[in-house]
Amino acid sequence: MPINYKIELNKSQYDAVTFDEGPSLVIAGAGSGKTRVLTYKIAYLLEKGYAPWSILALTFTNKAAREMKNRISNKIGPDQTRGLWMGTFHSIFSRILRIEADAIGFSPRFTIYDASDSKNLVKSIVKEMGLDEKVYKPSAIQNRISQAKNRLISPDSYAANGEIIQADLNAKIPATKDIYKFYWERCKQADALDFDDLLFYTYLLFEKNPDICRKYSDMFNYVLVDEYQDTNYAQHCIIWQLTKDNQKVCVVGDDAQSIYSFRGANIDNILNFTRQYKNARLFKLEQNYRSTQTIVNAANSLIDKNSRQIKKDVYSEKEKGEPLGVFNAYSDVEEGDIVANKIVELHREHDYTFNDFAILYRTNAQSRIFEEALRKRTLPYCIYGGLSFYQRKEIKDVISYFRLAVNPNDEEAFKRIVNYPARGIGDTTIGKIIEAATNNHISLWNVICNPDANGLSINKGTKEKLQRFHDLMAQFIKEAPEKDAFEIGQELVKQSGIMNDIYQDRTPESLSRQENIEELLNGMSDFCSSRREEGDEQHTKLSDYLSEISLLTDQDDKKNEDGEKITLMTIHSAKGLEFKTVFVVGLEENLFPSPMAYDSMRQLEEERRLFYVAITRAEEHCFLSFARSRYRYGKMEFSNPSRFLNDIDTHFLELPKGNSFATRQKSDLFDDDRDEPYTDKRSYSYREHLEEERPRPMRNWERPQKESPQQAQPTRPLVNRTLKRVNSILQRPSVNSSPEAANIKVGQLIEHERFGRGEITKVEGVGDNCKATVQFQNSGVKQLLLKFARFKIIE
DNA sequence: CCTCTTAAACTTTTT
DNA sequence: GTTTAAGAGG
Repeated sequence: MPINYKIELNKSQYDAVTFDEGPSLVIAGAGSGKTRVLTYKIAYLLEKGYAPWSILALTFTNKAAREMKNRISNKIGPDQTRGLWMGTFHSIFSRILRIEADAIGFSPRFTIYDASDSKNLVKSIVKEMGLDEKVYKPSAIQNRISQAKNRLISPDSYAANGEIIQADLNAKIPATKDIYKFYWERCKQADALDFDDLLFYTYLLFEKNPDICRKYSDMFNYVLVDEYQDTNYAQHCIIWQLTKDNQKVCVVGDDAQSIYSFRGANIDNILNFTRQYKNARLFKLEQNYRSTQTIVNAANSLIDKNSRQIKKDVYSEKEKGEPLGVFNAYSDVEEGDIVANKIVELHREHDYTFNDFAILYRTNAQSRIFEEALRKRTLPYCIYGGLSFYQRKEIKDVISYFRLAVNPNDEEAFKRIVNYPARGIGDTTIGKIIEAATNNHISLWNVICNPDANGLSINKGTKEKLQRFHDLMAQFIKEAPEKDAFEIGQELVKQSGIMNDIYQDRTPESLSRQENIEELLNGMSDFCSSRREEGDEQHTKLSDYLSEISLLTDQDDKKNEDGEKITLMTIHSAKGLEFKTVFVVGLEENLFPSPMAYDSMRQLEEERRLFYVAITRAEEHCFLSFARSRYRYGKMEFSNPSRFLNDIDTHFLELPKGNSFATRQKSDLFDDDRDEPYTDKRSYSYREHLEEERPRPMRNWERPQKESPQQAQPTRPLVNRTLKRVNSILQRPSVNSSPEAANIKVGQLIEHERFGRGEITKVEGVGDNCKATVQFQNSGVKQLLLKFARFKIIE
């Protein structure tokens, strides 16, 4: 069924979607259907005859890419979307870099260093150079390097840039340029790229190889960029490299939601887009379909206080709605209680599920208080952010083995596992290996391949231990390209001694580590069978697995764990999401805005935009809260309400009880608690509020669950948590096809092991190549190779 | 070279 | 309050 764009889109959305004459900039106000425009535009281009592989769509998160792909599949069928280049900048570019690895002097199996790998490398370089870690703080240095890379400044141009050198001199860190140079060389030696390199090297690849650049700019007939306000200079330049000739580019974003400058994002990219692309058409989406008028107006009145922005007039035609509630809490704990009680109240009075609630904060550290408040009331919740599955110690250890097996030159992986589990190879030995490696310009692995030739002076016992480690890894390095990822993974966990190490004791921590490792292996097994089902038998190797997971983040993990849960996350991670009711908490000076932003207007405006993003996540209710005191670093501190509260027009606020609207100026509404004992009044009325809750009969989700308090159990969205299939990692799950596969027919309902229920919409091919297209209830449309698919026919 | 105990540093936000 | 670094003792 063809899409009727005229009916399904409003006027400005329609114009933006159907314009494909040249470059275009879509300024999409909050909730104005930005994703909708992108989705329809891609569908439109496909229907118009663009080949899927000629469209490049860049998003900010993997999740956004996945969702968009699903939506397009659902609209025009999975055949049309197969081959679309859709993903994050980092994942798309790493794909290109692996293909073109030769041209940049890396192998196609290069490692991607995550933030902690980079930091560790900086740290060891600082140490080796004999610099003081207190002065050359690894995270600060890494940040400088990262900023340089985002601005396409190589180590040489860094050293040659007078301004930068002067700045480093003033900051008393003149050796930064040398650290950067060493860092660069060490990454190259290790066959590793960090996050910023994925962009920088892509730029260099295109810049130094016009033929390769041409290959891609010719292939991509249309480039679309989501969240353009959050792109940095490097990303901007790469887009330009790809589109300067054919000018087929559409960028979508909202300057009012630019919140990533700390990561190098440059708001000028979007502000100056029409200057860079001379004939760019500008489309503005101004109707907000998400929030009530009051919420939209409140947000507008706030963002109005910023000076640099593209003029736009966001409006809502939904109901007027209630004013934004403001809560003044005595302490951080009371803030938690107030929010939790309000959730109970709203949940009772409205037809809301717990999924309709979100608590948004500035820093991850604030989550704790709310966790406790919710747990006390046995309300179900889910915290996003913080440590992701792949960042856990035991998982990083196992993954380091995988990394070394795929890329033996990987320095960070090497250092991490050479002595884990303990093999008697200590810091002294590692230091010597690094020294030998640096002297000979080879990797750590190459040193231990041939210790004598590389002047490694160690005693016999240590040498033997190194040899044993070498032999163990050499075997896996050899097998990695041959066997599939799950097979190798299992073997590695066993033979490395990790399993012995972890399965020895029965402490709860060690038990949880066991579970995590089993989960990782389950995930690998899933990965392999899922690739097979999709008919991609070749790409089930360890290297494929690693490149798939190395760019996953917590945000991308399977979110829809069963059950309704209140969402707790930072405002940054809430970008792009929406909830019926939103609590923006911790609106205090020295917290939000962050004290780090105090020294410049620019940064304060970014904090204000962050607040804007928070408010505009709300559809029906929005509450703002602050606490008069809170614990920080274990010490109690007093705080004042955030200046941002004064930036919202009071018409749209419902101020805390005890304040008199008429007699007080807005500016001191939040700012005065000396002359009036109204804090007492407030805490009294709060107690009253609790009192009236008690006699009411409890609902089932409130009832204390003695035996299984699962409901209130903190759950983090873990990847691949779906399966209980493999109880022991020793047992390989069978990948046999279901016997029923032969009789499959269009219209049948099936239940798939991973994707759940779905209906067969198409069957094609014969025998081993027989493929079915299935419309799943929750997982979208998938094409499955019946030979491998695991499912049951229901009817 | 390993491990246990104690001290300090720490918090923005994340691909 | 939590996590990570450094130091002492085995």
